[in-house]
Amino acid sequence: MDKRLRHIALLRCFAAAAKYESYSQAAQRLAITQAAVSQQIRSLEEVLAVKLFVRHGRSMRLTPQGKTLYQHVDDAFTTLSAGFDKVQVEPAEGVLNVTTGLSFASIWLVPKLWKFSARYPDIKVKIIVSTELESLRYSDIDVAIRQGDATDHRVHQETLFIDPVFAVCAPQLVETARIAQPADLLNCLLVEAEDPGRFSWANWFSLSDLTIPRHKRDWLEVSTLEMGINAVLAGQGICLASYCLVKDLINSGLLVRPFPLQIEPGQRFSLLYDPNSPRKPRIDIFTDWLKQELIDDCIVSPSDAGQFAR
Amino acid sequence: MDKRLRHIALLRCFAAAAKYESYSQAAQRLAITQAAVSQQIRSLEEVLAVKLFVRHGRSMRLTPQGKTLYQHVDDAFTTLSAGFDKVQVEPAEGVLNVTTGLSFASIWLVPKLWKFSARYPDIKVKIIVSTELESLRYSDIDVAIRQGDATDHRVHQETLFIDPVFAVCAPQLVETARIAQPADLLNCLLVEAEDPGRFSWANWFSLSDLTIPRHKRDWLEVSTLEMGINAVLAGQGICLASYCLVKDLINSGLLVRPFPLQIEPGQRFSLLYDPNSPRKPRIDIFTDWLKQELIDDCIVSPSDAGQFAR
DNA sequence: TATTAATATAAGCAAAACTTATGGATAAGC
DNA sequence: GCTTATCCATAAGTTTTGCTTATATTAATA
Repeated sequence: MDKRLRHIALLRCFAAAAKYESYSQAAQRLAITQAAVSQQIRSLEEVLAVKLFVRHGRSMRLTPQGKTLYQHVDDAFTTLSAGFDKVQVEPAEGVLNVTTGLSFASIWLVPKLWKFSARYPDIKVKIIVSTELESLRYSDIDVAIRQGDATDHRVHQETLFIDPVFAVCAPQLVETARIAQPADLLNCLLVEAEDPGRFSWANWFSLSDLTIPRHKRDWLEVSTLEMGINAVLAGQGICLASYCLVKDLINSGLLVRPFPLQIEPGQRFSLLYDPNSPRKPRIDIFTDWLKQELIDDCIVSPSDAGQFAR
Repeated sequence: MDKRLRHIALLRCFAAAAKYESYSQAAQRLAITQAAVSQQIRSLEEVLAVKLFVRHGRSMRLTPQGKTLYQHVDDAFTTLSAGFDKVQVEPAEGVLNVTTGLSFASIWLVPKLWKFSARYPDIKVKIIVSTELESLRYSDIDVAIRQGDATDHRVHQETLFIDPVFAVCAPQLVETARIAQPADLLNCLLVEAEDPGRFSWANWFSLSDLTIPRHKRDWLEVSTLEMGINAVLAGQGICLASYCLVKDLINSGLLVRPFPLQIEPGQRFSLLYDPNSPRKPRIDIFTDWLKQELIDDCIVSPSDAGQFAR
C-alpha cells in the first residue's frame, strides 16, 4: 500500500479549501476553525512536498499541482461516497434523532409522538432541542424541523407548511382591555420573542399603519415563543404566534385571536434530512408520518400537501 | 462534503485487512500492531453501522458489504495514488536520506561521499545508520543499502554486489602466532560480530573440516564489524570480514589475508528504494553514482555491473 | 488435551487534530 | 493616508484519535 495514504485524513480539508479557494469557507463547511484548516493544509504540503495553494490577496489560489490533486481527490471521494451508499442502507428499525426548536417540540410534536411510537414501535424517536442550522450534516441528527429557509443545500430540504402568524391573548383580556381594534393593543403588554425578525410587533402594527410609541414600557421579551404563549395563557398581555402552536388552545377557548390580521407570508417550517443517511428508510417512515399528522391536525390542508416535495 | 468522509483515515486498515483477509498480515504490512487494525476496523464498522468482516476460523472473511466497499476503497486509493504521483515529482536538488549499516557507512561510504557532493553540490546526502528493514517504506528514508536479501517486495531492490568474506589480521600476528594453516588460527583470539549467521568462525573452520574446541576461551564478540576490524588493526586477533570493508586496509598493508579461503556465497549487499518516491530523480542520481563508485573501487567488476538491474 | 495461531478487548501512552489567541497581510471604506 | 474589516499564519494548549502492551477468547492443529 502506498505510504502516502497514511495522510489521507488531511485530504478532507484540502478538498474543501480547494473547492471554495478559501480556508474560512472550508472551515465553515467542515464545522471546524480556519486555523485547523490552515494547519492541515500546511501538513499536507509538507508531507507531499508540494505547494498546493498560493495566496492571492485574501483568497488562496490553487497551484497547478493543487488543481491536479483536487481532481483526483474529488474523484476518489466520489468513489468512496458511492461505496458508503452501497453498503449503508440500514433497516427501518432503530433510533431516529429529530431536532427542532423548543416551541414546536413541546407544543406540537412531543404531544403527538405517542401516535408515532404506537404505530412504529421499532423506531425510537429522540427529540433534540436545538436551533443550530449546521448540526444536521456533522452530527447524528437525522431529521431537522426548522423555522425559516434552511441554507444548507447539501441536504434534502422541503417546506412543510407556511404558518400564519397573528395576535393571540386570553379571552378575558379582550374584555378587560376593551380590545376592539388594532390600536387598542398599544395599551396592552406586548409579549415578543427574542429576535423575531419579520414576526415582530412593529411589523404587525405597520399592517394597520400604526407604530409603537417609543416610550412604550409594558413590553415582555421572552427567549422562546413557548414562554410567550404560557405568559399569554396566564392573562399576561398579548403575543404574536404561529398557528400550529396555538391552534389547540384557540379551539379549546383558552386563547382568542382578536383580529384576523396576520403577517404575510407566515412562518415557514422546513423539513431537512441527509438523503445519504444510512437511516434513510427510518427517516422516510418518520417524515411520511409527520406530513400526514400535519394534514390530520389541519395545519396543512390536503391541497397544500402537494407542496411537500418542494 | 459527505460527512462520512470524516472517517477516511480508518479505511487504510480496512483496505489492508480486506486485501489479505487477515488482520495480522494487514498489521505487518502497515507496520502497526494487530490490535490497532482490529480496533480501527471495529470503529469503521461502528461508524458505518455495517458488518464488514466475519470471523471464519482463524481468518476474517469479507461480508458482501465488505467486498463492495473494498472495491470502492481500492479504486479510490488508486485514484489518490495517481494524483500524488502526478503532483509529486520533485526536482533533482534537495535532501536525500540514505540508510545503511554502521560498518559499510563508516568504512566505505562516508569516506567516498565527498566525491558525490563535489559532483552534485545541490544534493545533500544524509547518512542514517540503521539495520532496520521496514523503515524504508514508512519513513523519510530514500535509499537503503542492506546486507542480505531484503524481504520487502513493495520497493525496488537489486543486488549491488556479493562480497567475499574471509579472515583478516594484522601482518605481525602472522609471524608472532606462526600462522601457516587454518588450524593455527584456533590458537588465536577470534573476533566475531554479533549474530554473524553464515559468516561465523564455526562455518569458516568447517570449510577446512575443523571445529572450534568447546573450551576455547580467547574469543571476542563485537556488536559491529567495524569494531572488530579496529580490534584486528590494533593487533588483537583475527576476524572475518567482507572484502569492501578491508580492501583499502589490505592494499595499504595494514591488514593481511592469511588464507585465500572464503565463505561462499559471500555477503550480499542490496540496494533498495521506493520507486514511487517524489525524490526519484534524486535517488537515481545517487544510485547511479554509487554503482559507478563500486566499479571504480574494484568492488564490482565492470562485467558484474550487468547484474545491477537484478 | 495441550499447544499454537489468530482476533478481541481494556487500559494506557503518544501523536494527530483540533481550539484559542494573536499577528501579519491585504482589501475596502472614509 | 488612515482605519476598519477580512482572511490566512502561527504558537501554545487541549481534546481526540491512533496506536501499543497485556491479556482474554476463539479456532485449528498435533
